[in-house]
Amino acid sequence: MSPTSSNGKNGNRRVAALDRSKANSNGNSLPAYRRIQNTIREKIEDGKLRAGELVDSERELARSHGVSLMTARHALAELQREGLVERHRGSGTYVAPPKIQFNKLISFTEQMASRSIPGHSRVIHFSVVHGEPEIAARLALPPGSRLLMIERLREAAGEPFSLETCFLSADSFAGMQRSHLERGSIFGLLEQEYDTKLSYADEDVDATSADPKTAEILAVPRGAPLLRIRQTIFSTTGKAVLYVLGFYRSDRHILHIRRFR
Amino acid sequence: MSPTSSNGKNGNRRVAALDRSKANSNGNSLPAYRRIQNTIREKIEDGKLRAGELVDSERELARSHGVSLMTARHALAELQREGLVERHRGSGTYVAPPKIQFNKLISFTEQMASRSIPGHSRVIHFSVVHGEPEIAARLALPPGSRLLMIERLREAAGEPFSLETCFLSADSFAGMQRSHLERGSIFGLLEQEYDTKLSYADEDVDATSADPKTAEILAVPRGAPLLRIRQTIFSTTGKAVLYVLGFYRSDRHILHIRRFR
DNA sequence: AAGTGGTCTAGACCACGGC
DNA sequence: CCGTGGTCTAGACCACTTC
Repeated sequence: MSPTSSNGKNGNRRVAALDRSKANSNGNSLPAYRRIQNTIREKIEDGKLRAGELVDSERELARSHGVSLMTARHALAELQREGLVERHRGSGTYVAPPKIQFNKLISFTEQMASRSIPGHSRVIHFSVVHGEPEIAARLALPPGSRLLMIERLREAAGEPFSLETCFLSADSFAGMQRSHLERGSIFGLLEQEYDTKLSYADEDVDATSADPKTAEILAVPRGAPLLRIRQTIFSTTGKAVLYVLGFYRSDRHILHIRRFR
Repeated sequence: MSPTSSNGKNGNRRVAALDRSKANSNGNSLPAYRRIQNTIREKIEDGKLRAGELVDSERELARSHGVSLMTARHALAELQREGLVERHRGSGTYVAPPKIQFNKLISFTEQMASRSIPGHSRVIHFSVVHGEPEIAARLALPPGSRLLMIERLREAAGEPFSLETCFLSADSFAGMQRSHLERGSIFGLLEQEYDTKLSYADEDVDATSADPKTAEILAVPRGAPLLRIRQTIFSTTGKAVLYVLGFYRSDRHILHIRRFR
């Protein structure tokens, strides 16, 4: 892989050679600035570049990748906006310290893994329901739609932690089996098996008291305060795909949010 | 204002004239791409450009502002990242629909104003305290620091709504009077009188039960579920300036969050 | 003084959208 | 077809930090 070869859909190097135009039409290769970003991202992921260390300068990247300064600059500027690097005029470009991800939509499984806590979830109910017009409405479905209803008890470190009931269109996600959920997250299932990428969630949070049934399941006294979170999760195409009603033991769960001005 | 005059600290037009270098050293004028952004922003704010309408193209802006394509492009690309415009290849640049601001750090006053609800807050306690090492620690102050403690009851539409106690360094914000707070928000006070711009807040949210005193103040039964929010608010310089402990009636308040994947 | 990022030029070709 | 945004060049000067 020589740095000056394999240009993709770019129209570069045609000034010098006065139009080679459609030569190099590999069709699907990445823009140069993306390739530069990828080499830097890989170095960071592989640990070859650690937080605080100096990244190649614009001029260095331009030379090593055989591109112009503006192109190298574009690559670095975008990485900066992503928060992967910090740039200081007169000084250089540095790998940014690993960021705590605030307000990220992550699954229970991912959450537990990121904290190295042994997490587990048990499916305690799995069925198809209909006649839930309010929930159907939240998923932008007709009132009588058939809905998959999945109730799961989350446990962390062996203790009951939360009770989550989620609803999704039974027609859109036909073939989903209880066994699929026993191991692995719904997030993974949707993304891998149903090609549905999740994008964002709107959450309504309030406080409530544990009713007898919920209290028993979560092993708290009746009337104990619980955090209630109602989540509507949207796919990258903007469709509401999942509605989740969750109750969280307030002695085991704190919701952390970062807000910006 | 001719479009080709008044260039600031840019080093442009020196190729053509072979170095006029430090001419045009007005010293403090904005970069060209910022000026272009400002003209567009103003048009949108003034209603001359409405959501969905076509913004001048890169080429048009380059001509009218007497800059190169790359510069005009830079201006538009940044406005796109800010979410102010949408760009569609082959079609053009359009004013983006007004966005709902999610997860924004806003004051009670701003919140109520944005919903056109008559809001009111009453200061029910105002004093200087010390010997609150935990709170001092959250503000990154020494354990024995003197702290301003302000307790306020928020009312909306005539009903008790929330009880907020906030703490800030008594030394850094000397001279703050109870009367300053009776009308207007702490946010405004800090930004206008103390030149402290707020930037972000970390919040911890959980559920709790109303203790007798709080229950009475908020006019709810003892033991009623309340949303408890502990907020540490940071200035643009990264300093923790405000710690707020709030209790919210769960029948009058829902916390809305949008999380992204 | 040397090196870095920030701004800018005056062009170019490409892929795409709409008529 | 023509106009749009997306990518890119091969330089330039500036302001800034620093072994």
